[in-house]
Amino acid sequence: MEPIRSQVKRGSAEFAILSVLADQPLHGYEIAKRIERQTQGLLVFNLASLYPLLYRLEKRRWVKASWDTSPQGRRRRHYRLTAAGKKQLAPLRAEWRLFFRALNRLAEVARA
Amino acid sequence: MEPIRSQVKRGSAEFAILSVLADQPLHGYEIAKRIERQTQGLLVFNLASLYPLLYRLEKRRWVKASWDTSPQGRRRRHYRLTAAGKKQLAPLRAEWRLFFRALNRLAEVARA
DNA sequence: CCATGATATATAAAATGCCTATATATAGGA
DNA sequence: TCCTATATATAGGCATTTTATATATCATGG
Repeated sequence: MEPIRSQVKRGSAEFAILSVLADQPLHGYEIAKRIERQTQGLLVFNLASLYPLLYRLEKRRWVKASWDTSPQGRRRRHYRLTAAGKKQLAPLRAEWRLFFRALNRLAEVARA
Repeated sequence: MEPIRSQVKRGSAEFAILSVLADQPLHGYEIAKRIERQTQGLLVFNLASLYPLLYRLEKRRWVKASWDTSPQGRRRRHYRLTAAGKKQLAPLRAEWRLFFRALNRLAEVARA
């Protein structure tokens, strides 16, 4: 299964990150891998794309990061959703849902 | 109903144009209005965004344009899908469908 | 023991996609 | 006469994501 092209998935990275963080706190590298695995390789975001995005979310106080150390002694940043971040998720989901609905009205994407 | 933010709809303009042109040939201004009406105001693309996009599609030979004159005597460009453009539509729909499916695996967008 | 791939974070430069602003021009309604 | 709708067009700019590059440790296989 080939990954969705960036032209199509553009705009979804932030939503994808917040969504996987809603299930559980993760460190940066794991966020990327989890998005990829959970979508069976359909959604693949470059790690170099995700780090700046994580800093942006942190600046907005939607996620909170803290350094920890892996069992192998590697330093890594642990990200978790803040209360403010959780509040963003529902309206974001709603907007994506409306977007899908709108495209379906143009093209019958869902059941084509 | 507020329009979908460009952050979210980003990447969908080309698909939206090809989709409405699949139903019938239209001129540029009508393409924009039709997308807006058909999605009940959810998808709104600026006209200034659409014209360069139409030229790009024309260059790729996915659409073919010809000048005509409105009943009011106004000059306008009439766009229609070429055979090549029609061929693009099915795989594009498939890709959008997969994209939706992928996001649903992360966030239950469809039935949240 | 050394190469390779996985884990882990980070920044710079570039490409892409859409928006805002601006310009031009005609028609119709208030 | 002014505003809105119709109709096309270009320039400048911002936001999002990619590619390229850098650094460093751990595990596996040859």
